[in-house]
Amino acid sequence: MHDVARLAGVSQSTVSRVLSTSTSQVPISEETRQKILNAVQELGYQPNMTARSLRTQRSQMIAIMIGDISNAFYHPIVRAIQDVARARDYDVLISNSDHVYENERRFLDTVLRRPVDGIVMAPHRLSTEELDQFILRSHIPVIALGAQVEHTLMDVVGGTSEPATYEAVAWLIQEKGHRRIGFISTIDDMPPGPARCKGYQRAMLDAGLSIEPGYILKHAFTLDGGRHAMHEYLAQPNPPTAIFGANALMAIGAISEAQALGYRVPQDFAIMGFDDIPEATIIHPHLTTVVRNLPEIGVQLAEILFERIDGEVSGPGRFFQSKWMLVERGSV
Amino acid sequence: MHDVARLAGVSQSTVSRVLSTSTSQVPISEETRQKILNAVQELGYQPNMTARSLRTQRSQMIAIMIGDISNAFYHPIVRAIQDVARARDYDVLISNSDHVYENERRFLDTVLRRPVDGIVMAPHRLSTEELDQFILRSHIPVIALGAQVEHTLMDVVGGTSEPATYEAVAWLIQEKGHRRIGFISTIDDMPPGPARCKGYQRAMLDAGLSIEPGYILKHAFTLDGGRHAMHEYLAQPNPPTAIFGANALMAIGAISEAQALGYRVPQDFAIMGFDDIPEATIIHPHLTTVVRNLPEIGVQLAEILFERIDGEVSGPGRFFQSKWMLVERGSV
DNA sequence: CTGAAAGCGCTAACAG
DNA sequence: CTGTTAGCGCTTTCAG
Repeated sequence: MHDVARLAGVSQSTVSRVLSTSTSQVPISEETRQKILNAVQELGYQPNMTARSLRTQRSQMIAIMIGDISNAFYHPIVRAIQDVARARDYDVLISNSDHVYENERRFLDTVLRRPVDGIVMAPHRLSTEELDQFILRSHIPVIALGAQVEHTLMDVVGGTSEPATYEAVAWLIQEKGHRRIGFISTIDDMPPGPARCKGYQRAMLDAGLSIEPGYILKHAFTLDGGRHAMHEYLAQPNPPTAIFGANALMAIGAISEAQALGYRVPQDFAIMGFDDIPEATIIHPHLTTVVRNLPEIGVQLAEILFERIDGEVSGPGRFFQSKWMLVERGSV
Repeated sequence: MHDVARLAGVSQSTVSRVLSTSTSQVPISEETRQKILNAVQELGYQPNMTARSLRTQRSQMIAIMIGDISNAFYHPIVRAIQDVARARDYDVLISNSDHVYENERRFLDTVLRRPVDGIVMAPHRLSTEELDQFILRSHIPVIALGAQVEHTLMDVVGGTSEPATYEAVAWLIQEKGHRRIGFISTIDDMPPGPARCKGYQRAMLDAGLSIEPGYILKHAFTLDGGRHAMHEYLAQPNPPTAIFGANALMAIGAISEAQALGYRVPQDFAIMGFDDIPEATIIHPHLTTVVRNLPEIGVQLAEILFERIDGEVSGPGRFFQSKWMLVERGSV
């Protein structure tokens, strides 16, 4: 910056004024501005964000913590957030928790040491208390994806799990005539398993159907989790005729496993999932599933976060209910 | 840090000595060290990485630029890099180029402004000159994935495209008896399309087979790219009997489209791809493909990068040839 | 073994 | 409208 100043024949602080976006309150003569811009051009100068961050206490960086980079559910969301961030000259730090507690905690420590201006996260293992304590301490705006989080201090986008699963299972019962319905949930009662399971249970209860032992299985939130679950159902003497997987990956894994063992979907097993990912329309039959507009959710997350980053909004956490719809394809 | 110093009854610089990992040359009394560690614990102090970076000119951060977050090819690689980085207390900045030139250039600008200690990238649009110029200017170690890059100043891991495609196409000819073979390449001659296409052409030439007009199609590196390509083949009066997709996503898209239009794979069309992703074993028939050990490649990329970051290696770029194997599944 | 002090590259008062 | 100056929170000489 000194070099630029020397070349332009001005002081270093004048260069800073021209280059730092914020300070538009101080007027600069058009001539000086041009001299400086030319010097910047000639030297190919790029401001040092580290120094700028230290001084301004803002990093021009947001952090995203997702549960599983292999889960295509996150991709449109991450992409949308990146796009919004990019348009505002923000960089994005991405972290992958793999649904492991230590990784989630570590993420919090990381953003405490390397202050970011805002955080989007899909917490699975962290408790509401831990999250609240973090926010109290760091004062970094946080927005969470998923109704699993109580919204005391952070904004939340979600709330589809219980009602959408209820609607889906009720549809399986009323429109498709199923009475023996299984539900593949998550290990360790990790979100969003329990919320979706509640929707399933309520739908079964409202229809007067019993949930037999072995109907609810708990597995990893992955393709293989779904495969293992299907394997377990097939070992049962009287397995369900329909299965709802708490996410799309598990549902697809279940279809894949059923077919590998010679069963037909949907004739032998009707299988339904939650969320729409590319794999849902790669497998045959295509997956009947709960569809949310994922890119839209991503944009929403980013924009709500930036409201707080920009100081337009403060105060207690807000809740944003996402929309959904049931899309019938071949798997039911 | 001042607060910690006050609580421990020492000077701020002593606290720094205890906390900063590097300075082990200066001895500290065990008593003082304990006092400081206790104070850190009590206050829950976390060092400010921004300030540390400004002072040390190191960021404890590496950046990754991938071509497409939706392409599962990158997931095991990114995950492996993150794991290696995490083990060394490095954070990871991820950027998604979507194979767009502006995004790749912008990535370079970003890491120039926010100096990272090292870069892993899968360049598609940047020229060797641009990359070299960047390295000359920034002195940041860069490692690239893919043989598409001439390795003058940066390390490269790759080199499978031409030989692996040659082997695959030769196998299609000799073992599977195909004579009319199509190749789906990338738009704008974007890597790794051309390198793989060369392997295809060489195999056809060596077998004395002619490449008819319309055999080589150019499409986006995505599922939809593959679908469109298949659509085009089907409009031809005399389409190929076997098709090699330059990546797995395109090959799977081609299978999906063929089936949607009532054709059978592999009876009507034998389809083969490059790289193994989860979707390859979701679709029926499963994709016959060139398999590389992706997590291993990720670890390799990270470790080679850290060799330079740690100063163990310097000098001209090195080249690391990856291994591969052909895995026959149902699609051929 | 520990403290004082300089300075990383920038921004933002404060003067003029 | 522009220059001078004081830090942001650390690390690292230089003294002692």
